[in-house]
Amino acid sequence: MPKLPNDDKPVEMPKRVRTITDLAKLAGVSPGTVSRALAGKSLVNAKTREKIEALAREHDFRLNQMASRFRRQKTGVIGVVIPLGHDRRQQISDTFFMTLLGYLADELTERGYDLMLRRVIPDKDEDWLDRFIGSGMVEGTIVIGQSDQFDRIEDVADGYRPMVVWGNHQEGQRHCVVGSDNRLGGKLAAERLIASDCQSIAFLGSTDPIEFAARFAGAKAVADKMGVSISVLPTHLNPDRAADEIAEHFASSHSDFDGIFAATDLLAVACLKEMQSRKIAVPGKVKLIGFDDLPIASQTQPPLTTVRQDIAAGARCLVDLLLRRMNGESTESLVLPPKLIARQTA
Amino acid sequence: MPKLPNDDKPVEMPKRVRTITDLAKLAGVSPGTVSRALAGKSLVNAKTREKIEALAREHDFRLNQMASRFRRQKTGVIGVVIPLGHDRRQQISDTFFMTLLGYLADELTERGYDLMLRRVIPDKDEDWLDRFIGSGMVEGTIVIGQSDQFDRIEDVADGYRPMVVWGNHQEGQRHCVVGSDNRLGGKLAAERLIASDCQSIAFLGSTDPIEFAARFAGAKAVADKMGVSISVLPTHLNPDRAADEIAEHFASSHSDFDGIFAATDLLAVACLKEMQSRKIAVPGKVKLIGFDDLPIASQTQPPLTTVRQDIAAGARCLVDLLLRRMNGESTESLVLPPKLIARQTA
DNA sequence: CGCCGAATTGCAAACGTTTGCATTTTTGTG
DNA sequence: CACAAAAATGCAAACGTTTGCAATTCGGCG
Repeated sequence: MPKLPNDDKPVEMPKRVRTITDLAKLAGVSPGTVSRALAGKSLVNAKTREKIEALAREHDFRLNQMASRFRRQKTGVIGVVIPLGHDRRQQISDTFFMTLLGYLADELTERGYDLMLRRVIPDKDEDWLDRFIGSGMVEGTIVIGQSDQFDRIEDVADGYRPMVVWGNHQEGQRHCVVGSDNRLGGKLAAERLIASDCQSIAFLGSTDPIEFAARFAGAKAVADKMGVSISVLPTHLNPDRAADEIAEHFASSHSDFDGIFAATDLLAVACLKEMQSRKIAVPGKVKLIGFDDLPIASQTQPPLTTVRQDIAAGARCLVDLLLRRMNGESTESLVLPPKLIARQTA
Repeated sequence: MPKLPNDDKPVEMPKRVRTITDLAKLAGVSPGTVSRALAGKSLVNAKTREKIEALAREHDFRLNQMASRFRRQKTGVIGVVIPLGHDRRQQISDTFFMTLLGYLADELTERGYDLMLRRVIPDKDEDWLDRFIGSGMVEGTIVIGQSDQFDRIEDVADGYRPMVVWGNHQEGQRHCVVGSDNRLGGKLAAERLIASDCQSIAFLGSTDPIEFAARFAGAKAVADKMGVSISVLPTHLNPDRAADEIAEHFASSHSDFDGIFAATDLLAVACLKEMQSRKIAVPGKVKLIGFDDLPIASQTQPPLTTVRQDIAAGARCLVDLLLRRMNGESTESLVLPPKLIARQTA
């Protein structure tokens, strides 16, 4: 009977059950027991558990996660940082990163982690990575894209294990990275162009970002070996600027290439458009290959031949490796093989 | 002198200064003072503060955010949820949502909040919204897209103030929403098509999602008034499936329209492609208008006429309203006017 | 020199949960 | 029925920070 509310009080004023202690009083047990019951530990009597769970449902009680996480010293949060270097500020490759982010969200949710997202502008904030890591809010960190921060990341990697980076793999680097084999991707593209009888290849895009540099290097290696000339048509990464720059490249006289390897699909699409408006037949006169295999790639006319990165697989690997590192394992970097998707532009 | 380390210990073993108390010992003050100094409160002596700050830097000490947030009962985290209903599972409109997400991240970071992202599949988890809100981890919640969860959101809205939703505004709804005036967008599109002499309009896409229904309704209102016929060409939202369905629509005999209003740019692009491969002149024979003004829209050939949603502005409004609600204000929903971007397909 | 107010600092109690250990209850067995 | 082992529960100490209040120090002024 002590379970009944005081009858001498005129109205029973339920007082939202907020803490585990409130609930414990209702159930007539100790807070510890409630905690154990709710956590699904085995050492609590089945009946007690049911009673507690029922009460919890009834008053829709919810654990104070902050208290819980604080006490257990586990946040259950994985941080995802996107550094915005270069002129990636208004980013062409965002589509790719954002898609990756989506998959990461799914993958992490699946495993019971929350995802904390932060975009940072490194040159405005030297300390971006340490600050994020040291915030004490995340148990592990995924960095999407090395941007121009390779060294910064290397610095941190020694002292901070639970971090995995999406990006390019460098011989002998110290941070754990997963990414496509950009060099191989470049190779595939060049081989395809050459197999389609191209004699002179142009690489379209910046070679500043490390991934793109690798794509170019891969293509160049093949071209050199096969005695095919290769040049760079530099552009910015911002799609609008790039469109103008592409137009300029075509306007200038040296347009003596018959094959184009674009650093990303977005550049390829812009390039395709320019060529079409100049009545340059694709693939008749000039062949074109992109990179990424974004959804748009299959939607151009003619559909774009491109080098596919398997984004979903990438996300899965990132999370896998990160969780293993969080368990103290030390892991090797992982480079995923890209794949040529032959459509109609090359 | 008690500040010096014990000299009788053979080597001084620095013992990473982890807590505010460690730091307090070093500085020879109490933990409370350190806390105040680091928090930048005015009531601590300038010299003391400097000393503490110097020590903090030296040992690169960082506040345990979890403890801090727990104690202050403030997480500093805004939750962003993306419900994945319908066949939005492998999402066509993701590009739009993800872009919005990017801007949200910027906007929130700017104001000192972190962003916690979660994608949920409502039919697998009835309780998704309550669970997220009740987790005690977020101070406010932004829902991106109502999906088919309008009612669920309404239910929650009464009891939970700090929530803002991106989506469509319904007469008399109870949750605070910001979104484009989809009806107006549809109106603009239809007006444009009719001004271009279209006699028969087709709406391409599903009318299930509430936003799309509004787009259609807006278009239909104009069409009806002007005595122009309008029909629906239903498709799924998954781009690959949609492509096939579009092809089927064209293959079937009833292709008697001369203007198409696509529910999203992505559908428009797929449609454009189909028409081109069927040698249907755009805009010569059929006019085409999209919705969103994603970057691709300007990159098609011919470039796509479309209805622009100002995503950056949307993000800013979402955050603004949310912060005001978190301060106890009650706010009206906000509908933003979309804008017709006239390019070459209509 | 003493006293008052302002400026600093210290003290200790929270915040709500988890968990090792001790204690109680239950169960099983001889 | 007694007793030991196992199961279930209670107790209380953490986790690291913030903050109201009290105590101390410091200047300034009469």
